[in-house]
Amino acid sequence: MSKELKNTFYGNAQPLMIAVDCIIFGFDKEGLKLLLFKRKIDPFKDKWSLIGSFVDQEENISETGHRILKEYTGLTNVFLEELGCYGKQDRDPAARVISIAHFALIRLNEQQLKLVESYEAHWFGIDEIPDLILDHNKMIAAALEKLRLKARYQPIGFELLPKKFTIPQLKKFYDAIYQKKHDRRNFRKKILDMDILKKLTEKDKTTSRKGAFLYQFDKRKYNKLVKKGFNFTF
Amino acid sequence: MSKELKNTFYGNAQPLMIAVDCIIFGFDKEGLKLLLFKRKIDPFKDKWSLIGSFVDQEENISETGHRILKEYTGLTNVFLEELGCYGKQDRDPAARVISIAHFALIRLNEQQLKLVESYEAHWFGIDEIPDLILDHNKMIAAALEKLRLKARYQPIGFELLPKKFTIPQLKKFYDAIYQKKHDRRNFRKKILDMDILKKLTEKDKTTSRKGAFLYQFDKRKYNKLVKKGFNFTF
DNA sequence: CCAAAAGTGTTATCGCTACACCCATGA
DNA sequence: TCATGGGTGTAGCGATAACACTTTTGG
Repeated sequence: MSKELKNTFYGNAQPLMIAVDCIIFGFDKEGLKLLLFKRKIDPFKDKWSLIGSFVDQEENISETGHRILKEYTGLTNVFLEELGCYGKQDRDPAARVISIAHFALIRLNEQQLKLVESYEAHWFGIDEIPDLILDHNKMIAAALEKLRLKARYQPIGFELLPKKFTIPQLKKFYDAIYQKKHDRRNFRKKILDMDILKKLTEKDKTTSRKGAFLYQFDKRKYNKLVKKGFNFTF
Repeated sequence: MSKELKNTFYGNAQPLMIAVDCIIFGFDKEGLKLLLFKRKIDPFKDKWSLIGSFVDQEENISETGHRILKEYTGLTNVFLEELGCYGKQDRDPAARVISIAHFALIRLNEQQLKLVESYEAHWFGIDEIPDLILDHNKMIAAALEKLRLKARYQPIGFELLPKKFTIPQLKKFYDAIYQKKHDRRNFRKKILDMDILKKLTEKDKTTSRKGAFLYQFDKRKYNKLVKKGFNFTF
């Protein structure tokens, strides 16, 4: 259908600006982290902020999210999910902008940590998030809430942990999400009973003398489990 | 801040049309239902569709939803929640329109059922939804999924059932949501054990000779339970 | 008096929680 | 040899699921 014809149908509608803001979670030995940026434009120039971009005419919403992630982290194929729409009329004093917040989960490594500095960005621990512009703190609170909820019925550790990880590492992740120390034995049993982990012969010796066995998710078994339906209740 | 000043900040952004579409659930003796409308404008005039509206410049997103509900059902203070953003570039052949889908839960009564006819609308049983325009069938599938999820940790029966209802009615609601017949005894026990229902002395005799006792939600006790956190696992 | 829905209790099983000791290793 | 984190098993409790008979009353 031609652009000219298109425009005839909804002639009375008022177009609005629409943006995507990304809540980018990462995880490493120190715990759960969040990537924040020094804002480059007015208003609120140089304040801490989530990273975002306006949605282009020719772009699907999720493409906007992936474009942002590619640009600022260099990563493609990132786990990215819609969080919700932030559309209060007065949320941005500079203009009526509707933001579709998305959250992303990425694996942290040294390369990542360095790359990010070129953008005046910083990985903040989840308990040390500063005051952000607009409603960005609210978005983050909602993202954490959703992460918790999601973790109940989907092993999202997949996305945040390295490909090979130890059970104590996995436990640390859930401890961080739920802000609660889980029992080592019960945690291990429950996870292993799910039968979605493959034990490797290698050990990770970076955190103890004895070393902890590395595991991998077994995608096939995991998918079967998801279909069947299950719920974590950590 | 003046309009003129506002417009200077984000000059390069391309505004888009943004709409709210409402998935309106109702529940009565026959089961879970969905309100659909014959579309009044081209393209797809006279096809079945969700009801929606463009978001006005001066309006919060949720206000758009409530405005729609008020106009087409006469109801205010309706349970309305964001479902998600449907923003594929080509979802509407007539123009680039981004839709923020919302779902609403309303109590059905005879008055409701009549009111709606004036808009060429119809309450469809949840198993007899016709083919709808655009991505509306997808939205409905997602809404049902979310309704199920939500029902696990919130007694949403509140919103859909009449103020006074019987246990068999409540069971019917959960049967409908989960498309599964629950065991009468277990269901009753579980619900009553939650201690959020107040038994009345009246009976509803419309569905049986013996009649079933009517109950009401006890808001106070319910709120306490929500705070403490719980999960239904029907 | 009978059809049709409402109401009630028990038992077996499963999953969760709590809890304490041994193991492997590098320094 | 010892300090540190990794690894293991069990018993008790509470929640869930399976299951069948009695009650009420309008027609």
